[in-house]
Amino acid sequence: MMFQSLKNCPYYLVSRVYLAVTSALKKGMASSGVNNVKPAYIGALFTLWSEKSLRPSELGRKAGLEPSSMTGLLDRMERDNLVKRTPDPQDRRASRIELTTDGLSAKGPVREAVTQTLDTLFAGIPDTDLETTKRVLRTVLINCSKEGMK
Amino acid sequence: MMFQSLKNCPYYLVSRVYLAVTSALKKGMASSGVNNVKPAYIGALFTLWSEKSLRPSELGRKAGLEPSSMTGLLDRMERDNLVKRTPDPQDRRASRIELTTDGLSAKGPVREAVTQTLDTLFAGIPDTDLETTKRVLRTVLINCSKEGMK
DNA sequence: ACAATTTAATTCGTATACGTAATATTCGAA
DNA sequence: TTCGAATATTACGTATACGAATTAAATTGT
Repeated sequence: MMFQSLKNCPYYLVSRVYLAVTSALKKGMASSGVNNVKPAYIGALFTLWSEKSLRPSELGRKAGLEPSSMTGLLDRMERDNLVKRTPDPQDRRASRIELTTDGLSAKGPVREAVTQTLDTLFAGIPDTDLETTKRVLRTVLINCSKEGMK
Repeated sequence: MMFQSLKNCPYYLVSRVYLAVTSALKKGMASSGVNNVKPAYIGALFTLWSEKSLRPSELGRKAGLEPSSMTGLLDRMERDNLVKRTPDPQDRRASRIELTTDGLSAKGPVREAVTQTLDTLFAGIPDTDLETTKRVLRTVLINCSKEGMK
């Protein structure tokens, strides 16, 4: 893979898009009055809105984070009154993550703010191009998870 | 923008790809014997290999980082013997960033390792799809930089 | 039953990036 | 020329994520 300028390097582009979209989501949430949800919570929240009561490691697997990353994330989400840890009665090593009332009621506003922000940022991009992009990114993820790359 | 699963959310995909490729680059460099270059240095190094002696803020603009992010990055790159800060004789507020001997000689091995890693991770993706993806990502960056989004 | 292994979660140290505020210097207008 | 605005960089606090090591509990092989 050859590229002359950084703007032509897919890694550079992905990095910048990640940071820029994260920043836009933060502002989008704030201007929708959602003040206790940070961009990093989105994956965990979306997962918990469809599946109640997961373990930290399961939640991490679904949201794409390592177990050791979940500890701090869940600490912050608990501090922000979105989830609570409950001891798992079946397994005293484990805990269950459950939405609080605030975490549940955030569903509407957060989906709204995320949808609106992404609609704005992806405006003017043909559907087929967006589908191609998502397919490419999924392929890269699969390649990353192959032996020797993990 | 609607999506049922996280795997269909472009922000989720971009986040995961960024983290997974970063991790792969770290390993790719290590296995090429490049031990003092971290993935976050790549943008700055590529820039300095084509333009000598930039100010921290200029380097940040070209590499896509805020000035306040440059301080720590340059601290680490100096610690790792890749660059050095020189006081700017024209402006005592400013400094010039220059490659060290190590920073210069890293060019070959780093370009090699990055190229090889990205080739592996983007294997099997048609050129036209990759071009579409890069175009989409550039469009998103432009949308992010518009008024109200910054 | 129980020692060895595996598993769940956390702790710790580090890297990465940002925004806001502080500091130092330069520049421009009066 | 001197004072106030603009600029370059850094300092500081916070968020985010990882890997390696640790702790505690469950599981497995014998």
